[in-house]
Amino acid sequence: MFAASYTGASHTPKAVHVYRTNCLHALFSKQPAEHLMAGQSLFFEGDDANHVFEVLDGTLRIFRIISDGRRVITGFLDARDVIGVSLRARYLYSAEAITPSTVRRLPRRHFDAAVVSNDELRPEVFARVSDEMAAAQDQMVLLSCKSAEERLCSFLLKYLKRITIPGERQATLELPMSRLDMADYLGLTIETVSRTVTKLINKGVLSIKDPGVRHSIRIEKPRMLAQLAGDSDEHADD
Amino acid sequence: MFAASYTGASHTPKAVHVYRTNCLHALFSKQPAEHLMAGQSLFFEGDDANHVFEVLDGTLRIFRIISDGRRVITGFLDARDVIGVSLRARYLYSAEAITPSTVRRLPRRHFDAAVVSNDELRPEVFARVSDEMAAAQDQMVLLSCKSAEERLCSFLLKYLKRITIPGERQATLELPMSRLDMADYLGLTIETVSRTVTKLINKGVLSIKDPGVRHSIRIEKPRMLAQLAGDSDEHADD
DNA sequence: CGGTCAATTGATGTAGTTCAAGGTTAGTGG
DNA sequence: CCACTAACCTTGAACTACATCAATTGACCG
Repeated sequence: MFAASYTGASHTPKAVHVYRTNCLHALFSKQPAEHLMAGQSLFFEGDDANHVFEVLDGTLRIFRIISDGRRVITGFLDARDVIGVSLRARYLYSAEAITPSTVRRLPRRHFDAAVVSNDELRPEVFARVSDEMAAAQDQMVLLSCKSAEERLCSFLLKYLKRITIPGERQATLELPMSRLDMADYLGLTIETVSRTVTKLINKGVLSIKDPGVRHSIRIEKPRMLAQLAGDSDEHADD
Repeated sequence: MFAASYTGASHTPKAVHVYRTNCLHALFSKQPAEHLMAGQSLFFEGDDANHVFEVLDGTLRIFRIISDGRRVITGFLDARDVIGVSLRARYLYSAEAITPSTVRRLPRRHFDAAVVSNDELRPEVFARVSDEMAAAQDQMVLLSCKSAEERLCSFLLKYLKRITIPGERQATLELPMSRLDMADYLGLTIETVSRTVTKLINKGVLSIKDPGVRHSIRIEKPRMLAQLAGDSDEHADD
């Protein structure tokens, strides 16, 4: 599961293409699609949490601005993610489109009513909330004690795991977010992210084919990436 | 709400002393009390998550051990907290008593069955999960970009908010955990925690009456503590 | 062609880590 | 009662990973 997609990360491959009338996706299917331009806001931290959203297309970032003006990105959201399953009266963060995006909006009371009345929906919602918690845990571990290289590798590795085809020995990641987004998500500066990327290129772990398209990163050595991520044996013995 | 008590943090004062037959607390009340010695484990990361626990007394820590052997404490749990509401098949962390503690244990399937069948219970469980998420968010912000002093002050401030009587101008915190626990929770070293505590004492924010009892910290200047915590205006404008 | 924005690269600074050395308290056993 | 040990905490000195500040490059675009 992908920690970066912190709100709603249940990417159970089986569930994705199964047509169930009572799944979470179906709940949104009647709602009209809304389009967001890159950089456009969906809602702000502190707003009344009146809606739950499903992402159909594109990538959004969710973040908080702290007192000194710095931004902390707590997650990225992609197609099929749902924003707001574990919310309270007010949004805990702002949400903004990184790329042009499409979402569907559901009034919170409809969502809650559906969850109460629908016995098939509830386990799915519960699973998503659990995924969120697991992702938050992972992110806390990352921020607590990982080095810049480990953070970046963990990040790339999780993105890689989403798109990877088992047989492939390498793959190309199309990262929609900027270096600044990555920095704000990983608790680093833009300069450190940039330096760490070039260091990994020099090690032969990554490559950027066209230096003009820096959002396109090819993973040359996935195994080495996983080692450098440093979460190989989480259940390490003492 | 107290971010440190990361799993189950709904300390709504009103709810605490209301006797409801269908509340979460009542669900555990039939179970026998189990006693844990200081340092004793309740379960380990990776174990099958067969039980949900309610803490009756004492303080526990929940943590993960990462590959290089370091420990990340993701939360502290006190009386009335519940461990495992947002869990999946396996525990995401280990749980261990800091002080001698008392807990009640409920089989996971009983808990799940009760949540499904009981319409009064579900909102309470949901509220607790939401509190967990909010606490996790706060912790991510803390770990992302706060300084050692801000981290320690945030930590003390949240503990203070739990026990404070509105009129009081200062209060004494009885911290059950060691400096090492605090360090592993705040993403710092024990030395930095120690140095930061003495720095705050020199500033007159804190005092330790009896140097022998270092777990007992008196807050001399709560307002200054709040300022130093640095999360005064979270909704700061741009 | 200048202007802007994102990313890179270099030089310097620093907060917090690491390593090392006491100090204090409590428990144990003579 | 006094060693003796083991945790736990504190303090100091040196180091380092990352931040900060500053300059440069490259892509895009009117």
